[in-house]
Amino acid sequence: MPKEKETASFVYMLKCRDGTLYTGWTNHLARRIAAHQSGKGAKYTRSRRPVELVYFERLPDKPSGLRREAALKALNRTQKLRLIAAGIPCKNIDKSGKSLYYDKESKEMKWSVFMTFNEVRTRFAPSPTGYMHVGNLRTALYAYLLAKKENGTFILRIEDTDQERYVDGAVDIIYNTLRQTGLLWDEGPDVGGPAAPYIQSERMGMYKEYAEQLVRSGHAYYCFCDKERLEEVRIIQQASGITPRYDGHCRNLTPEEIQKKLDAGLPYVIRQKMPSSGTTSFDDEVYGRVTVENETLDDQILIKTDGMPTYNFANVIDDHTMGITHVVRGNEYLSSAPKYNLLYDAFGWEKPVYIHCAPVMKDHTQKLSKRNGDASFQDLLEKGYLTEAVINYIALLGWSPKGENEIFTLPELVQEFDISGISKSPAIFDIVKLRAINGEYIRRIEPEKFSEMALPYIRQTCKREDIDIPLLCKMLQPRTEIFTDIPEQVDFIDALPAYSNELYCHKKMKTNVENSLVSLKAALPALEAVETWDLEHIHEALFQVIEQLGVKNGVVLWPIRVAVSGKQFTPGGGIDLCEILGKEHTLERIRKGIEQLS
RNA sequence: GGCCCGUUGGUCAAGAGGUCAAGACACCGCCCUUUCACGGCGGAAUCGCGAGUUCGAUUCUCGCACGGGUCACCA
Repeated sequence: MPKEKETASFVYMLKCRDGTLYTGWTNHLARRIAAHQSGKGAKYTRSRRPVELVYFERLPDKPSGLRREAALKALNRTQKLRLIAAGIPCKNIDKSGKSLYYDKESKEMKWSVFMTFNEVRTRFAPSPTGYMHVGNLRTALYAYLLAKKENGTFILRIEDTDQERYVDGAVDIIYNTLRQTGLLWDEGPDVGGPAAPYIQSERMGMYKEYAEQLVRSGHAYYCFCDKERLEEVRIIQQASGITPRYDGHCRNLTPEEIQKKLDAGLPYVIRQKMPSSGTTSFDDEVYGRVTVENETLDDQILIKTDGMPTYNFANVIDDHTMGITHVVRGNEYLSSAPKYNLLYDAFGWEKPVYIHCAPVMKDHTQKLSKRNGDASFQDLLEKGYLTEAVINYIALLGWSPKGENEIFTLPELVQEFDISGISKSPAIFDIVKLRAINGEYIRRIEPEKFSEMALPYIRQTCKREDIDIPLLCKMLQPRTEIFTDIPEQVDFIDALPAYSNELYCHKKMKTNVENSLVSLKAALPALEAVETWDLEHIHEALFQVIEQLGVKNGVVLWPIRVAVSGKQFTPGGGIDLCEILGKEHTLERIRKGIEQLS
């Protein structure tokens, strides 16, 4: 077969004089090697003149467009470890194990994503649907933490092949959310990287060749069944209570039949050929060993009639070509993971480590979702939650730290994170706990910073300019769980709300309408006499009143709080409120209280 | 329906054959405080059900129940 000679190809690795390694691919091995050995290869400087052929392998298939795979094969982990162990310094391999290769198209050296020694590469691969929901963000977070914990690489890939679901501006939401939360990606559509492009729609050309490689190796086949036939088959199966799946009609077509149909221009898909017996198992980091019967696996479509890959196929190819070592995703993929693994095996690729996460739930039976109108990350921020608090909380949803502390900043999470802490069962999103954590974060903010952040919320209901904002904030800070609580807390400052005399009656303070009136009447002149209106002097004046009347503190101070604020719960005690309001307003409100009680 | 997965208090959860079954939020009580909050102290859970293995099971096995996922030329 003369044709085969032309298409046969080889990968090789050469050790150069200076100890560096050069990896290449060729279909004219003899010629290339001769060039290398004579040192006349144009690409080589003298010091890099190859001195030894370290590795070479003949590939069964034409690797056109598969340069990276060919090279990957040459540079598999074992091989590289062996070389590194032998102390060969590799100029074209960086510390993390990525190597330089010559890209024929751009005619320049590029960094590959060759399997690395121990680098962890994770990815977050969202669809731009315009909504970053909490479960998604958690997946991104876990992928990020896992990579960063191991000093690895976190990659962002946009899976935008579903034109129907595409939403304008959705990619920006993804960028913004990740940036805002600090989940910064090392490789991605905007920053580029060795496995570019990182937008799935821009990678469309590469999938079909991979599928055809599988056809040649017997792991996939052409299927010419049209949708009508498939529909009929499905109906019959359903009617007879059989699990609907492809019936294998085209599975065993002869090469002649296939060629004939191809020549006739019949539309076709490429399906994965599943083993008909046996089982497939894999070890999930969260769920442990998962085993499925191969006969329950459908011969899924890899390449659609339009030549485009299905998600399932594109995903495997992308993950592999991007060198992903750890796949973090929702457990809805748990049952399709064996199919993915069969693909990895068919290609002879190293399988990634899987981390399947249970979903984040709204309640016991429903997932958190856009459809249910549940809060997205953006919604939570609008409701006044801090991004750090949200990140902290969602990290805790389905993951538990080793120690007893639960409050972690992102860098601390990186330290603390461990796959073994991820739980198998779904977690219900608890807004009450988020509030509590948010409060915790608010209390930790520097007072100046808190004032700055709280001011817009204060101003929603409190417009008075003569208010001592730092003082008010000092009272507000320990009482604020989320910023949106603030407007209601301070709305009494501008205008005294109408209140009922019931408020004066406090069991524990032993106050009632009668003694409140007495207290206010006694307090009024005392306060009028205060020259310097600050906490100390007001305190002094009021405690003199208390002494004169011979009552407990609360009997005087509680009525003052009520008169001055008209509220049951306030951001401070009576004296604090007087100070905040200022002398004039305080006296006016106390007079009003006396009037109302009389 | 087939297959896969899950099930510890109201919620998140630790626990990996022998524990008084951690901790956090929420809840209740007390202390502190002029209220609320903050802070401090304390209270309440026999681990879905039924068998089995074992001297002993929340932990292992098997059934059952309940819940979820998945079975597309969607991603």
